[in-house]
Amino acid sequence: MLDIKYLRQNLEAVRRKMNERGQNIEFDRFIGLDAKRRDILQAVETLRNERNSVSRQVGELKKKKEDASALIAKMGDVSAKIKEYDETLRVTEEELNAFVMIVPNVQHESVPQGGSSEDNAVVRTWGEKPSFCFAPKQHFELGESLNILDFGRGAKITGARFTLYRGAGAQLERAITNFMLDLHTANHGYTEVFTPFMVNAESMTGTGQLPKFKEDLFKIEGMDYYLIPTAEVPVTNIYRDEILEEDKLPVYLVAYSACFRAEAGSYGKDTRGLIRQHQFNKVEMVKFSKPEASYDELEKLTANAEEVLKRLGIPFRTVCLCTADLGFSSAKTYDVEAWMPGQDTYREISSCSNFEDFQARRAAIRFRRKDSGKVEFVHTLNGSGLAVGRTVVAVLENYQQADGSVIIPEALRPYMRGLERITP
RNA sequence: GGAGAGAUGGCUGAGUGGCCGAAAGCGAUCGCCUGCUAAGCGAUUGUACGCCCUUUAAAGGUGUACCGCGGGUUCAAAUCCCGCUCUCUCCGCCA
Repeated sequence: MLDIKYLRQNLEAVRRKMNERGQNIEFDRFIGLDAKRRDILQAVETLRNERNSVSRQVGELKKKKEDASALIAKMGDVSAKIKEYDETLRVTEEELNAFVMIVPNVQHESVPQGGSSEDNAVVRTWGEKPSFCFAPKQHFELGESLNILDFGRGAKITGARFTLYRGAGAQLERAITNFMLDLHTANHGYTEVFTPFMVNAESMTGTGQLPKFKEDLFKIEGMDYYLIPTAEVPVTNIYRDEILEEDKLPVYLVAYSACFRAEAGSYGKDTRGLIRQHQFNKVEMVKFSKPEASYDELEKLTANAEEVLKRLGIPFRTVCLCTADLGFSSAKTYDVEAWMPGQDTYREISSCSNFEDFQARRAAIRFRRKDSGKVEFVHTLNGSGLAVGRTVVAVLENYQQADGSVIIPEALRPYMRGLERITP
């Protein structure tokens, strides 16, 4: 959510930024609502002031046992008027709020302009793509022939986009999760947290999933609870409605969670395999930072995600998302894309974003400056570190052998009870 | 699921209709005092949204709202009434 005052005072600049993002926002409606709100607010506050002072007089008169009925009669009208204004104010604020809640964040000046993901800027590439003396297979072929991924039974148990892991496959998923959590906690300074996988509507609104992206979420029937699409939601909301002390910042948190996404509108995309599931596992890094440090923190966060792939020996490239590809809440995002030989392409495996104060304002996450005592919004950041299922895909495809077996990267072997190779 | 108790500022905790944005204590900040430490003395110490002033900043002035959340009664609600949420205790059930 953008600051209403900022929006009012920088309307033309924001309008330009939104045009760059391909967003057509009715700012004229905003101006009208904002002006209306302030008019009503002033009127109703004047009336309240009157009521407060007259009520005080009534109290004094009654204490002196004098007659106050004239004043009381007069205030009946005033109270009725206040009630009327209050209702108009409520409706106006609701509309205004609904408006600002669906305006995306303003992108950072370093974000490239573009019309599609084609215009994302590659900022670096790492690693050497493996060469094969045979045609490399896709992960779902490998997974099925190794009997470690069972898509048919996943579909039977639940439906499309759900997968059953088995044996070394299940173990690999767990190994990757633990490897990543250990790396971020032991070497990158994060504190591990474990959160609920269901959250309420306030939490979803705080991080920006609601109200605009309701159709992407699974909702629990008969309750105001939603399945989390990412641990970003519960972890960022840890400090919702709180004021942190400056010397606590930055806060680094990392969490494993299952993630649930309805994937509405992605019919026909990545229908085979683990790439796009309704349920998947992810290790998520979340940071709460002072505003002046947040872009340095974004670089470090992205490097933390890349480090996972370096240790696994999986080639990747990092791209800076262009205006067309940038998410609703983000001011700047780097995607880390792992090389997938079976698909002969790079696929997103981590997305690292700086939300600046966009989420913090929605969720009221603030901190107090030590020297001035002033309260400010923190900047929030998060990044996958990494998507576990897609890391399984990357391991299977990059480490596949001519005989159909898959070598386990050395970094994972301690987590696989020493297993060096998955064979049929 | 049943019965009961509770929710007040950074924390503890008082407050059953007007003098309450809220006592007292703790904590914190600033100042004074003390040879140092400790103690002592004094002052300050919530958030949000308007308006005025000002360079659309800061500071200042002023108003309004907020005592779990949402309604209601009343000239007036932290206080009375209704609904909800959460916490605690006991019983039942349960991994």
